[in-house]
Amino acid sequence: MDTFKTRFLAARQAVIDMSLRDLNPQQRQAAEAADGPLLILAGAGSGKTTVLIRRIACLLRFGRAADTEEIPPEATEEDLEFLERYVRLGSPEDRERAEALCALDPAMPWQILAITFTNKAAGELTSRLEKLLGAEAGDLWTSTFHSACVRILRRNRDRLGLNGADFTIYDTADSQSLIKRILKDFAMEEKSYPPRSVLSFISAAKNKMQDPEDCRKAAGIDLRRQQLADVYREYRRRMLQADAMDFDDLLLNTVRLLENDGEVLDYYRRKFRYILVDEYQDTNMLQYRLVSLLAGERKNICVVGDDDQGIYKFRGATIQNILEFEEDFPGARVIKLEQNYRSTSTILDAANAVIRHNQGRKGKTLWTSNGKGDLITLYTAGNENEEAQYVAGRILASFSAGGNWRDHAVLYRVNALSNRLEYAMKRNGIPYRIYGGTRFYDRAEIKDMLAYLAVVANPGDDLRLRRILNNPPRGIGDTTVERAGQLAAEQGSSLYEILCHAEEYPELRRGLNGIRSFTALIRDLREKRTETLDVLYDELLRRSGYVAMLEERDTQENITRLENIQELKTNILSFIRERSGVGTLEDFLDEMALYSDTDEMGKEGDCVSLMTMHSAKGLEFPTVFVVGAEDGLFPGTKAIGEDEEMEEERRLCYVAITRAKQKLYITNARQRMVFGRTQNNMLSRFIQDIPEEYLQKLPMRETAAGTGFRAYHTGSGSGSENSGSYSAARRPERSRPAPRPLYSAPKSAAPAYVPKVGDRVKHKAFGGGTVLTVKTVGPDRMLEIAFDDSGTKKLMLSAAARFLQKE
DNA sequence: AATCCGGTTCTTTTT
DNA sequence: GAACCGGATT
Repeated sequence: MDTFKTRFLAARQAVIDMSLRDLNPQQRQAAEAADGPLLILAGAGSGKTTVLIRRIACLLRFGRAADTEEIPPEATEEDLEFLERYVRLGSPEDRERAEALCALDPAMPWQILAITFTNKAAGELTSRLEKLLGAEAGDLWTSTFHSACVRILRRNRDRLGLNGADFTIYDTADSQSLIKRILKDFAMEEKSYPPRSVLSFISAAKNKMQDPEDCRKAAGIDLRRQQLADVYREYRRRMLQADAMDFDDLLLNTVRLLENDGEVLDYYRRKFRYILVDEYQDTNMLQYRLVSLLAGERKNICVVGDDDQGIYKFRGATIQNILEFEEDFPGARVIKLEQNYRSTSTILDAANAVIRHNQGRKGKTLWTSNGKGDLITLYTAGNENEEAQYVAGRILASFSAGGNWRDHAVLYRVNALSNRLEYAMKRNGIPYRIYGGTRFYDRAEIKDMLAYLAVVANPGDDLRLRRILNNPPRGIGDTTVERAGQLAAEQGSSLYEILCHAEEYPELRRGLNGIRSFTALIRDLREKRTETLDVLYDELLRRSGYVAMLEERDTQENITRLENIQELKTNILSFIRERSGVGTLEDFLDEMALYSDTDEMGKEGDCVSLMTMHSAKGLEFPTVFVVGAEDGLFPGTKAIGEDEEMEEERRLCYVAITRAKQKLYITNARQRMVFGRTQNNMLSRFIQDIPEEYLQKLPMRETAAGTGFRAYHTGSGSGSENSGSYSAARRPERSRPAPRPLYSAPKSAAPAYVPKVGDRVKHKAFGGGTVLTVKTVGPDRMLEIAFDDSGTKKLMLSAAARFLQKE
């Protein structure tokens, strides 16, 4: 081989290595691989996002260079010398030119499509890419599946056969109310056809790319399935009529568009030279089809995922996609990232021990060079109150030892468990935030405002129009609306069109005045579409009479509603700012439909996080509490006995455990009230799979029988468990626990000396110091003390009292 | 049109 | 145990 080439290859490899030197060998391999299908099996905490980012950077900087023996044909001796000098000296100012000399077919930013599942993940990817690449990052397509589809569909809206100019997105609540309408019109009982399950039937059908007709055929003589197919057909008919798409339609219609329109397919295949998909284990069939369509013959598709973390089967995700990737894309390279940078080895070993029992998995074993760390604490409480109080106590203790609130997360299987925990947090003055409650735009008044805006954008949207037609009341009664609905159905036109010609129909006479003022309102607002969005919104608030209606009575409820409406204005303003004034009404509505405010996670200051295990995916915390670890709850009753369900639950357990960086607590309760019934559950079988050597079980021994309450004093020996002062007071007066949920700090623990701000104090361990702040936290006080020699520390008074005296 | 009552339901939910 | 929905009642 000619020496020039050999030298060039060596120098180039060295340059690339220099740019990736902070990655481990597997990560580096994944970042360097360029063309062809690539599966990255990334265990929890293995630096998956980092790899994605570095891979993109690598494609942009080096193109195929890291992955081939080819050298750029135009390379000269002079270039080579430059490279070799750079390798020798590593002068940072030469870096850019050196990297450019190495590049072979570098990708352009707009040729890269990176798909994530959540807006949060997409946002994180974008911001980290911006940091690394600067302005170049702006031309990358980093988006969720759904927003990528919206983008494709909008660009090709004239090929979709719409009635109007554009389409509207229905969220799940919209879809559900449409289903309810249809059930009503079909005189079907909601009891025998729960809207939710009808919807998931339709969703499943779409996932298999089945038409209503296909479903009808597949139903055979099954009457129920025939009926479901009929509802599906009507659902689709009304969606088409209103130019509306639900979340599944966004994917489905994009797939259809690409399949049926060679020109469009060709365009995107050419455009996206490289495709990256994150969280591939959570993709469904439609998403798989979409991705393979786009990948085309080139098959430059890189998917990242962890088969052990697939927890969304119930929404149509199939881990088959990741398990069968190598068959779907023959010749695929597979790289496993098994080094974990997040957790202690104890936590990882426990997680491995749990997930090992699953059959359908690729098989990975996480390891770490982090130390063993603390044992996992398994605390068995008598009941759910005790459990919650234990968690609160541990959080207080950790906080007083200098931790932040935000370093703690409490994870549960079902939202129903959050109540007790919330009370415990409140009682102890712990700042907390519960994720996954009602979303901002799920509130009625927000939905109303958005419905107005949606109708302004698209008057053919019957569903939204019905929502606002008589809201605020305009004297348009149900019967009038029903009659108008019938007329619309007969004439195959939209409700709005009927209303616009209401005077032609005698049966609408009763509501004529109201209808006129409504259609006039919409007409006027539609004229304002050319103004900026905030002007339109102000006009809406003024003209609709909605605000006036709320201002009539200033109840607390109305006041919050007005605030929320104002808050939406803030959203609009920041939307306009983001889009530098060019955001359209349609864009805004898209964003509202596609963005949930769980995307705001973690932006809320210093708080303990309470959330379901599902929402915790992708997050990490120094200290994690997994509560309710009981058979019947986790795994839930419905899953026990079902193999596939059990595997999914076990994956969920794996996800939960691997959220913890340093300290993991697992709790269960011997007795627990669930849905108004008292249950006696056994410790979760998943937890029983964790070898004893990793666990510290509390309480270590039973306290005197018959007191009803047990404190979790651990006595001597385990110095880290000194939270007794937060535990339930021992009350010997009754032999049975009476209904008394409240815990109070034992009186005997009330310290004689309560420091005040500015006091000089002396601490046995930390020496002299000055009290900076004193804050009441539940039954206790949190002190912040600036020690003369040991820095500023936060201490809980009850814990510190015996070491502390006034100087 | 508003309010009350009573029966029902209760995994998980990135979009 | 609580929240939510639909129907009935005024």
